[in-house]
Amino acid sequence: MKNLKENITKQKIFDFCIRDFVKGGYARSSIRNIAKGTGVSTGGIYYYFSSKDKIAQFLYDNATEFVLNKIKSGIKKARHNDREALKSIIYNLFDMTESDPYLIEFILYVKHKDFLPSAPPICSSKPFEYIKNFIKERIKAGVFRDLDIVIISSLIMGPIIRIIQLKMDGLISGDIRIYTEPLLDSIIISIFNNQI
Amino acid sequence: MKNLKENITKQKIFDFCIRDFVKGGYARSSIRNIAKGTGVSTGGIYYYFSSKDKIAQFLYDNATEFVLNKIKSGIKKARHNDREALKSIIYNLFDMTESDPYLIEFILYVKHKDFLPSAPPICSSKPFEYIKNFIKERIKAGVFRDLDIVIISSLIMGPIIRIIQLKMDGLISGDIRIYTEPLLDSIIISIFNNQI
DNA sequence: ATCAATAAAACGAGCGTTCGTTTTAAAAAA
DNA sequence: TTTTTTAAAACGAACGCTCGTTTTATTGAT
Repeated sequence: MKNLKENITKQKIFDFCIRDFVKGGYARSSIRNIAKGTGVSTGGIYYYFSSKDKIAQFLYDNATEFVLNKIKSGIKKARHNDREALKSIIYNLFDMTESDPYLIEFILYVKHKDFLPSAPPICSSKPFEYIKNFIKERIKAGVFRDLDIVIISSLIMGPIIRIIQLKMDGLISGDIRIYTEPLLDSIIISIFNNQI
Repeated sequence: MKNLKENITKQKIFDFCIRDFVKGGYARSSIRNIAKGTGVSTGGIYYYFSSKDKIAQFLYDNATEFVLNKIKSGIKKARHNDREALKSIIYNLFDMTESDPYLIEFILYVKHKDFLPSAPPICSSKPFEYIKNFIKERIKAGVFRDLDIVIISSLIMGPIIRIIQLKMDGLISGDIRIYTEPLLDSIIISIFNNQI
């Protein structure tokens, strides 16, 4: 029964920490508070994670993996329909923001530098790298306008991230998924070679 | 001599802290390190600021004020030329990012929650509020397309902030001011009613 | 002599982490 | 089946250290 129990406790720590790190930042989060919040003792936490940094690394790895899979499968499901692929990127990010805001906030705003000083920045973490490569391909294929990759990717990801940010800061109260279509239309106007 | 000396010391603290807060975050920055970095003793720092939080508030107020003035004067100088007004917003933000990266990073990324728990989020701080109002006016005047303010403002500010973010995370090595014109052109395509 | 300014020393609280111990529960032996 | 053994899992007090802050002492200009 080893694995089951381990997973339950690890999951408890995961769930609590991702909220705690987002709420007050990594530095302000303390093992004692994590212990209190999870019902696991300080010693128990160290039984599963060798250090506080390791907890954050575990969170970071799992969170990026989860988001990457969502994005990947969305693009694959759109199979060669560029509009649908783009739509899936927007919708999935908005959807995850609504259903799992702490996960997205952790990826977007918790400074990975705090616990992974030598790793690449979060905005070039796996999901974002994947999207960037998707965009590069579409430029090569002549679907997107042949502008600097920096421009194109910022025109696409910038507004998406901005809306997520506004939602997280409480400046949007409603469900941001309703912005999927109008945002998609506007982005397409600025980046597609031939409107579809 | 009180005022002069006070200004010099306050300025020293300002210059160092804005870098220190950005580099490691507010929580990781310590009074002792600020003292060492500025050459002012811990007691000296407390002579000018009653608490660590007050330092951050001072930084926050001065930084937002500085950025607001830049944005304001840029828009005013464009006098009724909407393209130029938009260009000034983009250029000024890119320009400040290049010449004073810590200032911009402080406004964009240092969580104000850390030291101003009850204040509005930074993304609705004075400069951003000002820009938002500018956009609202342009929509009312029929210059910008009549879309939801959330969509329009995200189409404008999103890509700008995204490029700044990429620069700060080291994913763009060159001068981002060169993106001003091409970004402006692309944004205009998506938001203007009548191309100009 | 007065007082702004600096410097240094000290305080208590809270931090990440360690460690000796206890609990739990499955495996082995009777 | 009952008892003994074993090892994983969890506990929580304690350690050494750094933190923000305060106090105390000293300097230098007016």
